Amino acid sequence: MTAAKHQVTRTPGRRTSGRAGIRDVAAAAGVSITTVSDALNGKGRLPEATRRHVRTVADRLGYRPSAAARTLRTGKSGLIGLTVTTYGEEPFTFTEFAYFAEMARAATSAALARGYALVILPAASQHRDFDVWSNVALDGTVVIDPADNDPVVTELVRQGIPVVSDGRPGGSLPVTAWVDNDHEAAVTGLLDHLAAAGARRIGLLTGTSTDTYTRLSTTAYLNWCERAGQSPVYEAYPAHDPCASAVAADRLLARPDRPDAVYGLFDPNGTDLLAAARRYGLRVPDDLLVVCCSESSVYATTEPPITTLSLKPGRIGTTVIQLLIDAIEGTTGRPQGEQVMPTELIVRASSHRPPHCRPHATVAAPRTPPAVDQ
Amino acid sequence: MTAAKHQVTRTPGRRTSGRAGIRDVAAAAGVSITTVSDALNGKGRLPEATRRHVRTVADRLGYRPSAAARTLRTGKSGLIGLTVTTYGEEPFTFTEFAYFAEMARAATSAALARGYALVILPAASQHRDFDVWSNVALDGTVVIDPADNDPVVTELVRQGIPVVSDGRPGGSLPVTAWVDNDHEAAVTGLLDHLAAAGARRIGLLTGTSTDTYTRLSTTAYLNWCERAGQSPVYEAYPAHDPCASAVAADRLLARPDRPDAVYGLFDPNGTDLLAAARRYGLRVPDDLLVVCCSESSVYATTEPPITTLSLKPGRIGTTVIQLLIDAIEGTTGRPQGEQVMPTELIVRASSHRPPHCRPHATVAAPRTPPAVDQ
DNA sequence: TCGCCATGCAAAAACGTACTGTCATGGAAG
DNA sequence: CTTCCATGACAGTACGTTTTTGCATGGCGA
Repeated sequence: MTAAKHQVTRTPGRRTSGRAGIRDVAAAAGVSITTVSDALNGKGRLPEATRRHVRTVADRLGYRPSAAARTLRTGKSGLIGLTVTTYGEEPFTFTEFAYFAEMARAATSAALARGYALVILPAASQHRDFDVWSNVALDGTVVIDPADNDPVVTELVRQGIPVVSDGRPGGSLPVTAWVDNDHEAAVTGLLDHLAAAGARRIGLLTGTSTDTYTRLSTTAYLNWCERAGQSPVYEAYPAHDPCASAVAADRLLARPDRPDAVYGLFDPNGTDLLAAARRYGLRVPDDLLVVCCSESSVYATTEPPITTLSLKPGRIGTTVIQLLIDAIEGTTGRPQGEQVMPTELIVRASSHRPPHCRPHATVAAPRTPPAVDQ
Repeated sequence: MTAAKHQVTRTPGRRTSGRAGIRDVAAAAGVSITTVSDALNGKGRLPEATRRHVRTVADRLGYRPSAAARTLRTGKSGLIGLTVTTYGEEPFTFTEFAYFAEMARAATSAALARGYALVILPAASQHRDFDVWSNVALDGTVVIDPADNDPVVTELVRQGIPVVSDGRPGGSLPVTAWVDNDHEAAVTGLLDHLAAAGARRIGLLTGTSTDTYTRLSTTAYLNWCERAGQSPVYEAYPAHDPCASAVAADRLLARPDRPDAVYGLFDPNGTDLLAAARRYGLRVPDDLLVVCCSESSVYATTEPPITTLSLKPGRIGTTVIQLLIDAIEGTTGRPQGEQVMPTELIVRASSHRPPHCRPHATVAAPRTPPAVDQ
């Protein structure tokens, strides 16, 4: 068996393995490897006849270029990482669920349109996670709501891999670019809307975690209260706990200084506030105005329909990807590093104190399609 | 400049490029490349001292193995494709949204736990799509609800790449394995439940498309009707159109042979049926029983809460990944090719004709956490 | 002294592609 | 007849690993 190794040096090992390689195509077409490569990639100077011939032969052999080899050679993999925060064993939290899903959908779409694919990767919590990170060659990465000093981000940037974050990075995290909503403006506008609808004391359902979204929104609320001369009234709860929302909503409405309007920062707050209001015999919107931040279309058909603040995750996803791919391909000289996106307040019956008519009389508005982004 | 190419044959081109390679580590540690590889991968026979030394040097140089090179050499990329159906420009349809999100979440989690990452890829509709498929090296692929003769699946199987589908494959699609719910049993059980609750004429909201889920569920309904001696009464609508659900719900309740119970096959049917019932002055559950197939937790807090059929997408995602990775790693001799998973009927007030008490009196059940799968 | 095994390490062969630089050819221009 | 250039094709090498094969070395029993 040791004797067999002295094959001819060229035409190595005649690998009988499954797939056809570029060599096989070259042999079958009677041309060189270079010619095959050029013909298939539209490079080099070849007469159209040769191109066609090579392509025909390649098709006949069912030739598929090896992505691994191409990546090794060119240094580009066509893969973009998408980091999701993990809570314990599970990727992403329940409150961000709809937001994340929509954002990922748009990002996937935008990436595919430019020839890239998305790889879902965990924010490094365990040590295991680093393994999987270094087992995949990435051209760039999208990080959703990065922790203040995410080790993965630091490492990636050190390696020269572009990183774009969804959410303003805290600390001095050196991301290539970031995209975020104008949370202050959103909350301020929303509270103004409630005040204009007659709210005298606006409450807040917020989270106990310290991510950028929660922090910015809460301080915007506090600032607004100060300007408006209203004493803040809010309940904070662990947003990643799916059961806690209902309890917090209940607590808020049970307070002696019960608010006459509530803004909930997280998706389930709307239905939970509605349920809590029913338990306390409060009519919405007559006794209590309700608004929550959500991407879910169910709030269009609840009884009553609930006003929501949409962060437009679709637009964010698209923008993040564009920024990232621009950075990867280096087309534009240093793409704009920061991008602030507007939000949208979808006003429905729950934040609209009707002049005289009973809420039951209002016909539910026809369902609007869930805004195919842009 | 042509003279420069005659470098020493060994110690090639002394690439000054960014990252440190295994060669650099070997040089810095004063050992051979082989030794570095063995030390880092825990193979070979090396004294612990050498191992530590190499690891230290590698760390100091910030060495990261090249995923591309490793993949090229070993033939394993650690990547699993996840195919989503695209409608026009957008990946996945709205009706499957929650299902898909939950299934993808669980799949991601399960894959990561075994050291794999998921790559989101489009079902090939355009020709562009093929490009991105062949630009990424996959160890296996998960296909959600594959079309009867998906060209991508055929091609992958031809290349010897394992493919596991979520949803029984139609036609003679040669998948490695598949996982699906027992849709017949689910629908039958659900209809029995409604009948037991007093329903005399059960209606169905179904889709116009011909995917496996819609087809199996609808025929199960028709069969049940035949057995029960009830004439079927249903409305079909294009399920991927987010506006059509409300219209179809309206049509169904406007029929002369109006049903006294309705099962909706798709997620938004619940709220839309509720809204339609309000428009017609029908009380739920007194005048109309409502059940829909949904993964959304909002139905726990609607007024009234709606009974849902959960397909347990989390479990499905986990199972699909396990099957796929088993096939990839070939540990078990031919893993079981077909797996039928149970569904779960979450009974709430909407399908429960109360004996005497008014629905308003029923206290909403405490919110159950959205079943952290398994 | 010889043979043998275990140990520690290294050389070199792939893996499949993309390029860079080079050569051969033949016709046109001088 | 020579010179030159455009054209068409290719040889060879690098990309950064993993893995197989195999060489030394030294200890040990016979």
